[in-house]
Amino acid sequence: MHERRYDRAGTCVPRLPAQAPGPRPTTPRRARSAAISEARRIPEATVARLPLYYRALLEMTDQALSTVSSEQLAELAGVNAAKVRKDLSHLGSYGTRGVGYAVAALVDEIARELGLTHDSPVAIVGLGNLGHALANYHGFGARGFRIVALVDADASKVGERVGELTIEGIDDLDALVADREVAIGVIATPAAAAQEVADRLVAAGVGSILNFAPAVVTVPSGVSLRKVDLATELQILSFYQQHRMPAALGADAPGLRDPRPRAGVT
Amino acid sequence: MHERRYDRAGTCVPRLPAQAPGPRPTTPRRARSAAISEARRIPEATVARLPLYYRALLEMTDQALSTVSSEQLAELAGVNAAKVRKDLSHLGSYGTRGVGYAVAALVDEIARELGLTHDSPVAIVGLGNLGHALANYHGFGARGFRIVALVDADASKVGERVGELTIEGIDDLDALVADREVAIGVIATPAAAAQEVADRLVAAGVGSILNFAPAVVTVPSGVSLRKVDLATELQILSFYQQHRMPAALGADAPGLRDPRPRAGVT
DNA sequence: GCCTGTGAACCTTTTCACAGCA
DNA sequence: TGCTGTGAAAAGGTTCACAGGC
Repeated sequence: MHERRYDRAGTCVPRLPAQAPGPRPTTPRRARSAAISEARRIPEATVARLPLYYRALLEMTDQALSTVSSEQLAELAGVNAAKVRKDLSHLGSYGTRGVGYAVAALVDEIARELGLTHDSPVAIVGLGNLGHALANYHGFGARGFRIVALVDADASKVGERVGELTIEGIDDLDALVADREVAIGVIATPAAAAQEVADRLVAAGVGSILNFAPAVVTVPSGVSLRKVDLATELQILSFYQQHRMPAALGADAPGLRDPRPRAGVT
Repeated sequence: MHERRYDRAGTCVPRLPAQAPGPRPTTPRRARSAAISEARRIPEATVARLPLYYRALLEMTDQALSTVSSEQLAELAGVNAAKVRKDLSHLGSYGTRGVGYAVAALVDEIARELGLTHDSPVAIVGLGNLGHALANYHGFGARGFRIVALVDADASKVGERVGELTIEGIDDLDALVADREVAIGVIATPAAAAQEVADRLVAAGVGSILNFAPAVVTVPSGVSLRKVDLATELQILSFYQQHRMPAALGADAPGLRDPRPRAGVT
């Protein structure tokens, strides 16, 4: 009764190498993998770092720097040089041996890969403290995204103005998603409402959801889902704080751009 | 000049298996790893899931359920059963074969591992939109954490009341961290200020930092750091939206507690 | 019969190390 | 000489499948 049905999809982003149905009784479960190919598949871990590189490169552009080495970019992005090279190699060759990467070309390429060359319409559902903050947060709406709708179930909030938008009722969700071609739904409701909101967003045609509610939300296979859980983050920190990590080991941070030798406190 | 110095620590949480200094020229770089042992090391990935289990188990407690199978817990937490069993096995044996796990005992054990048996004092630095939202966000301060200070560099904000606290000036940071034994610092400042705030928090003795600013921040080895970057999350979603993932593959979500067959929309 | 605990297989990600090109 | 691009090795994480206890 529970033979297949791997979850996962409900946890992050649609997972490519998921199991083909038909689990084999013993070890030899493979059989697919050949034809998936799709030549330029970019690993999930790399995708998650592209935004970091993108931000770092934009800073360089502002400073009118035209080329950058993997080492420099690594420092700005807070990763290591080997990773930068491997990651960028997945995009194709935008570097020149002995020189580095052309900043402008790389910015363009990453923007294209991330789909930032056009704005994606975003709807925020739930306008409590967090929803308000997200709606106003400059830089959340920036660069490749445009908040086009604010939705709340609370009738007393409907009509309220937030920034340039007016809060609308949840009953208008369907129409509004369709009209404004909302691509990404942000859930900032209480936990109890999160799943239902997700269902409605998906039903209305939204293809990606960012969930801030402290609840597990699941979506059908075609839909992307990511979550940001503040309490969880604190708890993870708490774990490491308590288990005062082995002390030794745990390499030092790279040092970023400023010559700060090692950051205060000795 | 850059032989060792792996960054990483600046990116997430203190990383155990980081390189021992003294990188060997060729392959045989090992030499440590033996004595690290520490018998009950819990893998990073498992630590990141403990909060999920914890939340799910608390819900079960509310419903007066006394035992839970890995399968049930998996569904509530949005992961799969094998992972649940593996994860919990790292905590020791809290399950009974043929029966399941004792909810109460498990809650206690996870709370202890995560250090939630006592409240950790939290300071929020930067009270713009996001900082305000975090300060008010119920559930952010809940369960194992207590916000004990709000700090902002803007003199015009100092003295303003937010919930039960009053915003204090950044010059008081040192004293206030020491007095109230702040363990976790939350950075909700503009990107440009993030590194300096982190430095000051560390210098004042804070051991863990949660960074919301869209900037790379680095900290010395002993300090834990996690980041939450809203723009990054959107960009990752944008990538998957654009590359309309292979469609096939990508297993369905588990279905959560309600019998919703597959979530609306078919 | 049922469900945990776990070795082993598998897959992904990271890191190393160096060939190859400007 | 300097830095990218990349095979290969290592580490980490996930999933399978089943032994073993209730």
